[in-house]
Amino acid sequence: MAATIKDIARTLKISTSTVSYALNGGPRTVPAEVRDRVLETAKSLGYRPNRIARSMITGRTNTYGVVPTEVSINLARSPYSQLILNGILNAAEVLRRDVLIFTGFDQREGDHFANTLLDGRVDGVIFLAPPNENPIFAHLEEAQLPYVVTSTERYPGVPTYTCDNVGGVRSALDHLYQLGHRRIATLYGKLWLDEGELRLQTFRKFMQDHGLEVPPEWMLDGDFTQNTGYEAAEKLLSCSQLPTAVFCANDEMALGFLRAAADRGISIPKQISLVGFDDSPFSFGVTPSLTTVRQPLEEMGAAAIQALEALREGRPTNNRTFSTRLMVRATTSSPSEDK
Amino acid sequence: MAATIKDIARTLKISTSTVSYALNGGPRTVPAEVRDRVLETAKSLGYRPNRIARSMITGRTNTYGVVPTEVSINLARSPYSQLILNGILNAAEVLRRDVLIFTGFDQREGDHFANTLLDGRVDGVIFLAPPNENPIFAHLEEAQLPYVVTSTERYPGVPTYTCDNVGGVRSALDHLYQLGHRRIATLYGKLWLDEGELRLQTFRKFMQDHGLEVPPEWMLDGDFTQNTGYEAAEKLLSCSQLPTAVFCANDEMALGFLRAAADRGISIPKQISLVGFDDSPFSFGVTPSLTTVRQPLEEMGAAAIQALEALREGRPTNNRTFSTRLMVRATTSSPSEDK
DNA sequence: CTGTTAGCGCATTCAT
DNA sequence: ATGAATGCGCTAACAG
Repeated sequence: MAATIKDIARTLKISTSTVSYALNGGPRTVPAEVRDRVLETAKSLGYRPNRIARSMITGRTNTYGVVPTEVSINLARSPYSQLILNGILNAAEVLRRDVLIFTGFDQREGDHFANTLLDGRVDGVIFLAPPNENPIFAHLEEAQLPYVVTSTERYPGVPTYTCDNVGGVRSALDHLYQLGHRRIATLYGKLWLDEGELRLQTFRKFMQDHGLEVPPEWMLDGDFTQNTGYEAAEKLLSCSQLPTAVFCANDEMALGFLRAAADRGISIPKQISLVGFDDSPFSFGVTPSLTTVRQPLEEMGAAAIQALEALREGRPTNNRTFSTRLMVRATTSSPSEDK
Repeated sequence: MAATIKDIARTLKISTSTVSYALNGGPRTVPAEVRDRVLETAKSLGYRPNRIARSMITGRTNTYGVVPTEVSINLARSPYSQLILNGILNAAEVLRRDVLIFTGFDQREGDHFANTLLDGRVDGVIFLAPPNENPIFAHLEEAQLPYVVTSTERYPGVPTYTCDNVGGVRSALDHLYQLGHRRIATLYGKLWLDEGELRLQTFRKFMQDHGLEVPPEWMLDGDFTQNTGYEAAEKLLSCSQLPTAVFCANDEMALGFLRAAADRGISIPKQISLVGFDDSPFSFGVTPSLTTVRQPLEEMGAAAIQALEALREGRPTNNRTFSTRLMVRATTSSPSEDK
């Protein structure tokens, strides 16, 4: 049997409230002498505070929830979620909060999942790249549980932490354009993922604005994994007319592309220039080193936690769109002369 | 104000116990007609069960804790933790459990951290690669909270889920040996991490058993990051006498090594063969594709969760040491002829 | 300054 | 078959 404050109170023949105040250092003040004796017997009795019981009263758990909606079953596999989660954890650590990862978003029906989020275990929720339509939000709204998203800014009123996708894609394409590329293909991401859609739109817009034609077989769909990058590359590389550059909506797909190119003896960047997105940890180490659009994922995760903390304390929050930065490395160069 | 079972009871003018039984479908049986009315008003009142309150009584939370002890602040950055966490999440999802990640293991003093683990929020704890001496365990033992570790089998009596590190390292070195390599260097990991130590020991043993000398400057210390891999490679590559092969204790360091080699114009595997450990997702995509020792990290994570579930139900558990598999890819070949 | 007491929301025992 | 009552461990309002 674990010791409770009642046990301490009984052994010391004082009241539980005094014990509670002594243990918590307030709000009521307790004489040092009494406090010491409380702490002492707490120790000797092996007392451990029960946060569940405390939560019942305070309504606080000091825990924030994370819902990995993107590829829910593969939260920790994608560098995106990985880095953002890392930022979340680091920021939580500073605030002395813990992080509860909710599973089963895909499996459980909306209403049911809302119940899980609202069952009292967390003080706020971060949705990682939620899908386009998200009925859960209404429930959280109604229950007044703070929540934020890392996504594009499509939910008015919901604090959003995202990167400047439009600027990021443009910087990549500008870079290619200035190198002289005119025949540019793209490997975009799932359309139902906001960020993927936005990147694709921006690509389209850029090409249009610059009067560049993109044959349909140069627009390849993927799901943000190495595998689809590889497959898309194979498809693309068997086209009669090859592009001189390819923009990938993330680094994983770019990595798959690199592998496929190597397997086919296509030289990167000599024959085809390649740009990724994210600046995943491996993108520097890869050979040739990957040119990519860096988004500050760890900062974004940290900002999300800090926003929840602010909401909890009634402070205002603002959406933030983090700047991206083009990391020019070795997979891009001017197109070779042969037409 | 969120609705409670009391509210439902009051509206229906029945008792809270009936409501509770109706909502939970037992153990007491409730007439279908009553049950339907309860469910109906529950819905219309927007009732949501409070798991915190339930936990107070049942002592169960349906949540398992994870303590990322290895590089606590970088849980999600290392492919090791990343994949194992992914396995944990997937298995938890199947069991309809959620996962609480505890932060601050490094910061909080042992006793304090034990309190965090034992504050009632989790039904069991997984320690990821805990450091050599871990006083926390005694606390959990005393409080009878189930826990398991992913590490080497150094804690007698603690269910352990690890890979066959010895066999894995041997398979890598055997491979190199059979290719004809005799001058082999190693980039090992932090000595205070069990698995790193074990891999280093195995390397030493292997070299000794085969009568191979390893100059001290061929034994390089790293911390499992790309960076130290890069640095170690630079150090190694400026030695007067170069090895013909290098065994890295993980893929991250091997990736750093690859980058450094490329920067110095050292050809892999022509001049130096390279083997990693883990079979991280990027190791296939990298060029040249990395030869590495695969450990089934996702399975290991899943096994850890399943063990907790077993302990919770009083079923017995066993340690498991998962087999590794050498993934021979493109960074290894016979040493070139020039001596 | 300190003790007594009332809940938090729920599952469960006891009583009817 | 169901209602009333108890208590999980704790905080905080209330009362001296």
